[in-house]
Amino acid sequence: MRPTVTDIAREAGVSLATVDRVLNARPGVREKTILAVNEAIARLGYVRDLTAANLARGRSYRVAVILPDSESQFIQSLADALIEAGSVAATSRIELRLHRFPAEDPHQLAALLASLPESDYVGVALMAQETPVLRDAVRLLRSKGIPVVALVSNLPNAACDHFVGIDNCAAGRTAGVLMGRFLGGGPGQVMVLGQSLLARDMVDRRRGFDEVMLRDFPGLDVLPSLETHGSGRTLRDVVTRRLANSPQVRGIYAMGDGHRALTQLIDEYGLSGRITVICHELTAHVRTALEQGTVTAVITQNLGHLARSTLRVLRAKADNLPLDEGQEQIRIEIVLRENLPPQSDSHRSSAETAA
Amino acid sequence: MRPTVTDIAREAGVSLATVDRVLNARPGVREKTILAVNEAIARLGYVRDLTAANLARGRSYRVAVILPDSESQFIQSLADALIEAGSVAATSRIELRLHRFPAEDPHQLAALLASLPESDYVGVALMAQETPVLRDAVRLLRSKGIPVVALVSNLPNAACDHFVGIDNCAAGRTAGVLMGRFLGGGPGQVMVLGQSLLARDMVDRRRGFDEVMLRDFPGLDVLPSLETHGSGRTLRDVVTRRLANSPQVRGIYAMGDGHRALTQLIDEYGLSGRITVICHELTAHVRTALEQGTVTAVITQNLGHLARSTLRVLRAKADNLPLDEGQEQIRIEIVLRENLPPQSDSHRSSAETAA
DNA sequence: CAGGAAATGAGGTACGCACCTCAAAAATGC
DNA sequence: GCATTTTTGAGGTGCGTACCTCATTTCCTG
Repeated sequence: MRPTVTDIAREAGVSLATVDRVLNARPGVREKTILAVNEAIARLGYVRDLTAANLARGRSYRVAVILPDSESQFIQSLADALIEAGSVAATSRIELRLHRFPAEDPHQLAALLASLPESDYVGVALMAQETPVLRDAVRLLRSKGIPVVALVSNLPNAACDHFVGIDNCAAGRTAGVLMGRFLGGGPGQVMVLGQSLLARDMVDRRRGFDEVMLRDFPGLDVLPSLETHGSGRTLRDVVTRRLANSPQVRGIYAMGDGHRALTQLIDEYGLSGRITVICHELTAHVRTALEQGTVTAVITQNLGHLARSTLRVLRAKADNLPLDEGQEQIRIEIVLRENLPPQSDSHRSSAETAA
Repeated sequence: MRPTVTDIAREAGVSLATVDRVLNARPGVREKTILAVNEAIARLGYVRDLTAANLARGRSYRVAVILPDSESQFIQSLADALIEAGSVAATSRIELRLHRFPAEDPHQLAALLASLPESDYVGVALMAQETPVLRDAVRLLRSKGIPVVALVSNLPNAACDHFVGIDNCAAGRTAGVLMGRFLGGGPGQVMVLGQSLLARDMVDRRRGFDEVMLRDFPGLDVLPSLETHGSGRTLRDVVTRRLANSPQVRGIYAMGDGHRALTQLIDEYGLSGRITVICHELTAHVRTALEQGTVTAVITQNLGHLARSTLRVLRAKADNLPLDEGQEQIRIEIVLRENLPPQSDSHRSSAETAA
């Protein structure tokens, strides 16, 4: 049997109330007594039963997670992962509320943030592009004492409490090494696609990609980024034109999502398997493309981890506890056809923290 | 506030005792009443507070994890991860006991298994080579109703309840694609190293590796496996000899651990960075080699996941609950210098306990 | 050594649930 | 309708901890 507070009291020769005072850092205990209790704790190897403690505390953590209102597979999967993580975390008194906002409307987002009843929430997680309006809204929230963490996309200037996501620069570098090595260092041209050259994530990925390409694979010619604006038709147009003009294209680095139009185009041109395609985020569609050989490699992040980390971080921030930075680091995963994880039929990628 | 059993009782118009009977599937409740209670549960969206339930039950899951008594970094890290996961899981009344056995003595292992007090343990996780003696010991344990899961190394013929680890064949295939693509498909020779050609893991990895190399990269000449028997000196000898005889070696696939001798040798020969080296398991030493460019890529598994999955699976088996197979799948991770996760200085088991 | 402050003890309640007992009510068989 | 069985209710106890109150003891200071 694990020792309990009662055992400590007996072992230390003090009363339960004193043990409680020491354990919960309540005032009114002599230094000497504190020491005696701590020694007893150490001797018995006592570890506080957190479940009982939280039960007694009756504390609950209501957390808001705010995602853009996009139908993209990535966002959907992320939402699923969050809901799943939330339902698991419910056993640890965490309650997750998912909100959406129109992807292109920073003002509505700001309004949403402002409308959150401050007393109800112990923290907010937010996936959004950084804008001045958003920065102010975040500042306001934080001034009310509500921690804010950035999700997937960092908000470097909004002074968030934490960023949950991958280092996009490193992700770009990873894509670069893979592209460079898969193409044997050259010669050839590499096409780069991104939704918008303004989005921070795209910029970071591009920077990382270029860094590696320039340094390690000078034989490869990396073409200027093409903007797709998240539209399949635009993508079609710009890629078709580029392919016509640049016959040496042997690799494509797709920095954003919206890969459906891309893979379709590649298939039409009969380039599947003959061109090295590296993209981000292992959505259902990308998974298929990977299996069929249209996509060569995917740089991705585990959405289950992302979701759980978000909740852990918010909880820690709410309790003003330190984070284990190492643990909260989201890994940059590389997925090839050969290490494709089996399809998890439920989107229940989570439940991991439950154990 | 989350609804409680009392709320259900009120909502369903029955007493607390009846709700309890329904919730815990105790007999003596009319079908009609059960339905009414379940409807109330659905209406209120009640979810059992598992922590309170477990607290009240006073149930605890004592689990034995048995590892070979090796000082290898991999085993050490695995042990650390298990201890860490165990300390976290302590909050869900899981108690982990770590045992070691002399790596080369299956009889001692069997004796250890036989000596486990059957009433104290709800499950056993085991990392070991499969031998007839072990098979019998496992059978005995399972006949006593104690679930046994294989850890890292599968025990296909011992009829375990589960295997926690990666598909080594797929891992070999992954190594194969990377090697093939990194070498541009040839020409050249590839050296393959393994501790022992008898070990099941090595066989599987080799099979997967060969499968891909033969199919996709016929231009590369994969040499017969060299056995190191886990000894640095043996490795040194065989690799030196092979390098002398095969000047075309452009890649090395190290299927097992014991990479210290290998990287040292590569450095001595001035081959660091000029030869593609792929190995398994991201230990501290491999991490350094990766950073320095001596090792090109590492196929690894996340030991944290492995450890948590082990506990989850054992717990589920003990309660006779179904597993979420998708979740318990351990991913085959690819690590390059560019996506090397930051060093987690966390052997600080306490950090996560709080989370 | 008195007086006040600080430290400690004893005891209670609550958290949400599991599990138990015994009596009362309802349904069932004849 | 009666006896019998089944179902239900009421109530209690305990899990390990938090947090509270109030009395009592110990300590320190002048």
